[in-house]
Amino acid sequence: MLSNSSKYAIKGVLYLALNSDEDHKVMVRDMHGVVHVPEAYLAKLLQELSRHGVISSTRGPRGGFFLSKEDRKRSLMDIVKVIDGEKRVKSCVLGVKDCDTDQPCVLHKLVGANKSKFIKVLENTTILDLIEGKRDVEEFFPV
Amino acid sequence: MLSNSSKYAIKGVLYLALNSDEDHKVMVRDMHGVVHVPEAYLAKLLQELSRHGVISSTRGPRGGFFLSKEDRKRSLMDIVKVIDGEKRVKSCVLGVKDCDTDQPCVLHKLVGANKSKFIKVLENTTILDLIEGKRDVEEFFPV
DNA sequence: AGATTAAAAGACATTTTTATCCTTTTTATG
DNA sequence: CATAAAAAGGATAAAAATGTCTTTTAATCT
Repeated sequence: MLSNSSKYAIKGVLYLALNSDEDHKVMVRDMHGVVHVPEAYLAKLLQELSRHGVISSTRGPRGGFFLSKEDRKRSLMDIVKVIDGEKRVKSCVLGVKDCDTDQPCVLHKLVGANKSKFIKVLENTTILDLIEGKRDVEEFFPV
Repeated sequence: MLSNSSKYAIKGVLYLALNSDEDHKVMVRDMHGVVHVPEAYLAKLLQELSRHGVISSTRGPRGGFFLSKEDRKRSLMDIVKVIDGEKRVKSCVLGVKDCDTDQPCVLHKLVGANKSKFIKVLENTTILDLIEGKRDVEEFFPV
């Protein structure tokens, strides 16, 4: 659903949101400890975000990463899109391939469509619940 | 959130739910095409599930995998537990480490607690929304 | 201008996940 | 009892994700 890289990136941006602006840039060296992400790896992720215009940065002395006013209007999805790609996040919880919100598989209705009561569904739905009233294999495996 | 392996396993079990019982066992050879999982890999996963008593199997001629009446009462979580381990599934969407349902981080309230309106939250929540009213870094990074 | 600082970029290493192959064990059946 | 069918198990391979290191480029300060 979300790669660690995306989680790292979100944490990083969150840190920047709290600790930076145009006049107070932040070096990776100073933030990686707080967000618990390996320094070089965090640097890479932030560079990628910067390259895609999701966050801002300048090089050289007094340089670093920061969020502009505009940057702060970005959604978390904007971050995730850059790191994981949209497809990965939106993909069906079960569909390894072509199932998504537009073309949902049968399980989608249960766990996918509202991809978020997911844990509860996993715990409370038995195999029996799943298949009741259904005998057609094709219904479950559209792809 | 869910590994492909778990998705594969769920699909496999689903297939068994639809196509097997004590008297009609199913060989991996006959099911892997339908569920779109590599034969040898699916075999491994089903073996693992069988070893943990989540599904049933017998060897030899006319053998194969199947679901007993009891097996059908299992939850999807039972499957996922075996393949991914409980920790992985329950882990916080953002917490790479110790954040979970019991000790939620701040983002948890937003995306984690109801880990399922997640996509919508991602799309609709801006950085600004996230930090409004908060200036304390520690609040965001408990671990 | 020159030295220094910090991100950008890209090559390389490690680990985890996914996938395959091959041998062994079990078991039904003729 | 021999044979063949099928899962079980182990070793290995490939791919993807994660992580590190080194060099290059740009900004700043003296």
